[in-house]
Amino acid sequence: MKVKSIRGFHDILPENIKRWHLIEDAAKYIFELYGFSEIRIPVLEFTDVFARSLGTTTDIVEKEMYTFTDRDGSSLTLRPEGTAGVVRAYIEDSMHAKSSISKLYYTGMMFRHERPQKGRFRGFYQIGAELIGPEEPASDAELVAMLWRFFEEIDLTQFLELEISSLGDQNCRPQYKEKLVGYFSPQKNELCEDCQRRLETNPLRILDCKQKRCKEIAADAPSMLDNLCEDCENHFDSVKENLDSVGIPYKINPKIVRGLDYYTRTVFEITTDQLGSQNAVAAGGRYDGLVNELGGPATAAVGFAMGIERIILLQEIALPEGFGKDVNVFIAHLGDEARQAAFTLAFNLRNKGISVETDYATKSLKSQMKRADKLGASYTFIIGEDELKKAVIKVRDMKESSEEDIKLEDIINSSDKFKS
RNA sequence: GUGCGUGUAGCUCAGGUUGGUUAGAGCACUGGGUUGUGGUCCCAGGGGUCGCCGGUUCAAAUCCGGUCACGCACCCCA
Repeated sequence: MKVKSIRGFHDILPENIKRWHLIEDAAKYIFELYGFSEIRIPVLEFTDVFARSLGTTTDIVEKEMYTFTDRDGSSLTLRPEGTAGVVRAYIEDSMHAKSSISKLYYTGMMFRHERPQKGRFRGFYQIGAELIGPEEPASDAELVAMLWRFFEEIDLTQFLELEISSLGDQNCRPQYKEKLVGYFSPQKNELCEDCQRRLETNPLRILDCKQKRCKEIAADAPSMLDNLCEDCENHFDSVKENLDSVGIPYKINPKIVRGLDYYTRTVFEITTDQLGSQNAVAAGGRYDGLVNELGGPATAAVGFAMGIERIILLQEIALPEGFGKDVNVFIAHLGDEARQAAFTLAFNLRNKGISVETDYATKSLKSQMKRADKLGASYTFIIGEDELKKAVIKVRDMKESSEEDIKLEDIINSSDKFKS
């Protein structure tokens, strides 16, 4: 019986790992420039943490969580997203008492029991950032600017669009919801089945429906942006001004609806038209009520998460040829004595920071050269009987196809020149 | 969870509709041509339970049923 991975889970193979490193390194670099520190939190939490955070009627909580009962009877869940756990840690570790502003980022695997599709997996990686404490619009703008800068850094903005909106707060959203229900109710029978249900559970979602008729009806629906209270409107205006001042290109899309209940005020999405129906590459927003909801002090916060697999797919479009291995030196050897010499030389060169590969067995020079070529070695060192006798190494520049004999001691002493 | 499509070598795919001896190609891999020289070329070699289970048949990669996996769309989202 052959073993296999679980549906919707996948391996990230060495031939692809450079793309991952590129993205992870860029995120770390940019986020730390903006003052964020990494936090590592458990993959597993009490189910309650997610149920209370995301909202009990959301799809994720209703049907997508990997939930099971622990030996002591408590219900545990594999995290479907990162924010809830970070906020739990923020509260549990009393971070509010250590500083009025916490800037945290995380990366790791998330789990959702969905039907796999292109760019959609059951086990997938996210990188996210949370800015907890400030409620001022400059914090929203800084976070969005950072996110866009990240995508500039990895050179993918050509495929992307940044959209922002505001969902209002406890003061204006309930009124707006009623207004929406009032607008849709007379036309209820023309809405699709899902939207008729949404009218009861979450009328905002109707705005995001892809059905033709629903779209037509929704086109004339009242907009949240026209119904913001004064505070929310000022907040949103200020976010936009801040983004304008640093030239971040955004579009206003009043129909943005987030799938999680905890969002308030500013919401944003970075989307692409390159990935079929999985068009969201990153998304986030403000969630001023969540910390308090989970039992912490009333604390404002903004955050986002991005799907690494989706970014990888874009990266593959942008740079299909990928990245080669960068071996500096390959050492080819002929004969037992030479193999021994190659082993010690490889050890010594690696100690000097040179990446070295060599064959373990004694093979023909030709096959060793082939391997050197395949590994993309910049130089190949050849050690045979002649070289051993003269205490030299034959150094072949693979690009130039030129060779010269260099004394063994000179190679060690000036090893830096082989680093390219 | 629903619908449609696809599963043949490590990868990309022929063959299948008209069932019939040893299931093919390209790329990749290994070795050789060049007894100490890569990237081009030539030659040779290794590698396959034809996704899995069952049915029809003298005979199934091929037809039928089921199942699993993947893909696309719905849904949802990162």
